[in-house]
Amino acid sequence: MLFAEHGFHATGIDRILAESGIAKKTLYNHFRTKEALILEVLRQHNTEFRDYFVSQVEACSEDPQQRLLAIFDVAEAWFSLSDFFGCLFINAIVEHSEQGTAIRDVCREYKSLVRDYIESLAVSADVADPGVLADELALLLEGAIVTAQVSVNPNAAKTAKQIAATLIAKSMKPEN
Amino acid sequence: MLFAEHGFHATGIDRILAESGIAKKTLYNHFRTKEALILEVLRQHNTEFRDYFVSQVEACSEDPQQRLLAIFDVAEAWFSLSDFFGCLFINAIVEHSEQGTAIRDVCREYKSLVRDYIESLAVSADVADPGVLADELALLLEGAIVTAQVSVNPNAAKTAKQIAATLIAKSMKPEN
DNA sequence: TGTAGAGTAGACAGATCTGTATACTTAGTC
DNA sequence: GACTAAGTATACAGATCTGTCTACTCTACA
Repeated sequence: MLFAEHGFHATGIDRILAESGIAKKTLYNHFRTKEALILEVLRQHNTEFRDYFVSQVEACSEDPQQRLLAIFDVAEAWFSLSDFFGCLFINAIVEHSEQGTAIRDVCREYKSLVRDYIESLAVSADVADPGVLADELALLLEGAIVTAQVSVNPNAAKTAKQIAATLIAKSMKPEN
Repeated sequence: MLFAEHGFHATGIDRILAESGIAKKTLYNHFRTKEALILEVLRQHNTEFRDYFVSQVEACSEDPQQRLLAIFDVAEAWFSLSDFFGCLFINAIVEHSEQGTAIRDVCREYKSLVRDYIESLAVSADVADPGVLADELALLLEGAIVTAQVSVNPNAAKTAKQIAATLIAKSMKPEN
């Protein structure tokens, strides 16, 4: 994806047209502006990437606790892709810092849905405080993504997984 | 800073000139290209921001272990600034994804020096494995920065600090 | 077969961006 | 006081960007 690889501002309409083989008129028939196109790309990516990520996690294990850890295995595989350029939503936020725009809203919605998914796993795993653990693991995931992006090293996922294991163990309800 | 607030590509030379009151000729006498200017800004920020951050941390406590935690208090204060736009180096990496550029090198150097500072604190705190703890806390810090940037909520620092406390306690050398 | 709808190809307008060149001004030094 | 170095102001070249417009083509269907 051009926006992921080169950034939003650095990717011109003409390049998108050349790469996709679509005529300019056609593109502007579907999207009023470049920003509308970006917004639609993010909306699509919001559902598609979460679907992909969740299905990968679920494929790893049936056990909710194991699934919480599997998040970081899936992340490691993602970081190892040759076309890994960080999280598209983080990148979009970085390039669109103005508050209250539709683009930022989509990004925040995505992050919120990811956190909620983690919380749902935490609930299934019957941990003491699923909300807190979800905040913690979501933050770990962000940290792993950025660390992998900056250092070009998928090992960040392993570090995050190790921390996650500690936090999960700590948050298991004490046996009665 | 214009680059932090609006991004690197979105900030034109003319705007920099208008804001700084400097003539275009003068700027291009000092910097061959816009990219050279960006590079110098990042180099300056590399030392200045670390100096600021470290001095804030050291001011919090004399105790190395407390200083490890203070990192996240300082981060929280940083996130709360009205002109907080995330980490300039993360933002620069996002906008300059091409490998092997000087800009990326400065960003990676900064991140590496931050990690090394954390490791030096960990060594002073006499933890079992300072290198591992440094990787962990550095990752937590990245996660907190990005979470605060996306959600516009400084609470991410508190979450990270809580995790850090757990990790530090866990990594203290067992008493003989 | 003829027509409508949607696509392609690409010229074009107008703005904006980087970087250069020209002409003038200011400050410091011999 | 004259010369030099460096700054200001600004016009300009040339590229590039978004978005519009025109003219042509293809395809589906009545």
